[in-house]
Amino acid sequence: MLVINEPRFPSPLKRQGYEKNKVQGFPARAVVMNAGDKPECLYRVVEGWAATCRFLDDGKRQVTGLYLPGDHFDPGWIVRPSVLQSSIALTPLTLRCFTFSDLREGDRADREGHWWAETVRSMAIQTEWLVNLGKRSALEKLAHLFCELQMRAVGGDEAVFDFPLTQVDLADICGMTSVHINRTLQQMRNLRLIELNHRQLEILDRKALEQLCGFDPAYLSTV
Amino acid sequence: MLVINEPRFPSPLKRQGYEKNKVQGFPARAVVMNAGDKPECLYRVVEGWAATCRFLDDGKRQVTGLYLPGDHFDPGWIVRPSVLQSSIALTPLTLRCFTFSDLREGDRADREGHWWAETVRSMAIQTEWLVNLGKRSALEKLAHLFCELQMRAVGGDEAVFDFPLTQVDLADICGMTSVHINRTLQQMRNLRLIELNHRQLEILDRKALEQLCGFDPAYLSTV
DNA sequence: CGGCTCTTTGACTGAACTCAATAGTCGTGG
DNA sequence: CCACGACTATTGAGTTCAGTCAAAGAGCCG
Repeated sequence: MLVINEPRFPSPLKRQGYEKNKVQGFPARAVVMNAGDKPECLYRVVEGWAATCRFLDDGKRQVTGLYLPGDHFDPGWIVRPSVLQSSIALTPLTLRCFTFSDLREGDRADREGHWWAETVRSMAIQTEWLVNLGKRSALEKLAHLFCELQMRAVGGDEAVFDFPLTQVDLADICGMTSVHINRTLQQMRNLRLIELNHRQLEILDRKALEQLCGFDPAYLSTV
Repeated sequence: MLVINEPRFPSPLKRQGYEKNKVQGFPARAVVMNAGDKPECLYRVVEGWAATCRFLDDGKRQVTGLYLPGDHFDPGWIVRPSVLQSSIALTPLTLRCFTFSDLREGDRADREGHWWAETVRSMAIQTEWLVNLGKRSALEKLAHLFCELQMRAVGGDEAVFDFPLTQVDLADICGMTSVHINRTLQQMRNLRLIELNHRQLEILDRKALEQLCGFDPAYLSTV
């Protein structure tokens, strides 16, 4: 588990200021926002992976969401004085600043529909994570996460894809320690379910992986 | 943990049909909706407690959300063919059927603002649950849940309040077994933190409880 | 009173954690 | 091009928190 008490970077948003429609770049592991910041626009991931996480008093970290290209950051700050969690770049990251009105071409109803659908999707993902943390074994947790991320990253089409999460990241997503992640990954390799090396994940047996954890991709689509 | 493979009640919604603005009553432990149902309106809890839960293939249950009077059920089905999870009554329950347009008096912007604020709040609660399941010990999990529910049920004003959750329910919320819930409750009683008897929860030492789990109520308000 | 559901207890087991050390990887600068 | 430091991955030994299984009480309601 990643344990830090002080963010290792100041909030770049504070330094850079906010500029509508600007594309901003961040290095891997940069802090995009700290809990308590008040952004002035919405963010869409253009390239790279990002995460939201909560830090506990004892320095423990729980990752509460992942953002892949096309995803939008949680807009909860619109109705709050500030954001509740930190956002970090997992890879070199580019974000695009948006207001509600330029979220999408098309008329207002379209924009809202799209926005609403994405909100519903991210709630469903959180719900699945809740099930993962509450009721699944280490092996099942990783299997389910890999199934989800393959769908989200490449739509399930490609068996091999870029996978930037470290074992520490996986631990903080799955509510485990990195030592146990390591051992569980070896177990999955021995079962010929996956290969994971050099930030590349290969799904060797998608069927078996899905059965192992009872993965049903329905929650990822909003039709 | 509650383990059932077949819901003990058919979906009452199917039987009763949907009627706008109607108030519907359910007995304790009734199934309000099953995963796969397609409701035709939004639901607001008028009286009683309800929960959403996911059942796994092996019969395990994870509770993914609690609904107290004033809360609205997850409207994800609006953009999906059907709901993903079951909703159940934890107590005798009355629900009110709503369309978006009669959600609230006032103009359209007001209604949407209110709706949006509640969505954001329920996402924040889910995020806290994620932290709870991922990073906290049994004692901390229960402490945090009790802090949250006191706020939601009586706004933190009253030390004693109705608390209809059984130890099995608590187990399925916290990702534990009911045996361990029982032992953890006894530990909390010995520490003079709470009393819990006959569906009444008494918070004996709110301060200590909050410190124990690092509870910060900010996530529950949308200002 | 009988049949539920819910709670409590005991003995045992095991999955996952902790601590600690070693090895591999990668980018940077001399 | 190599050396260095920082991060990441791997391994081992020992521990513990929470789960499992099983049975007995308590509470509630018809």
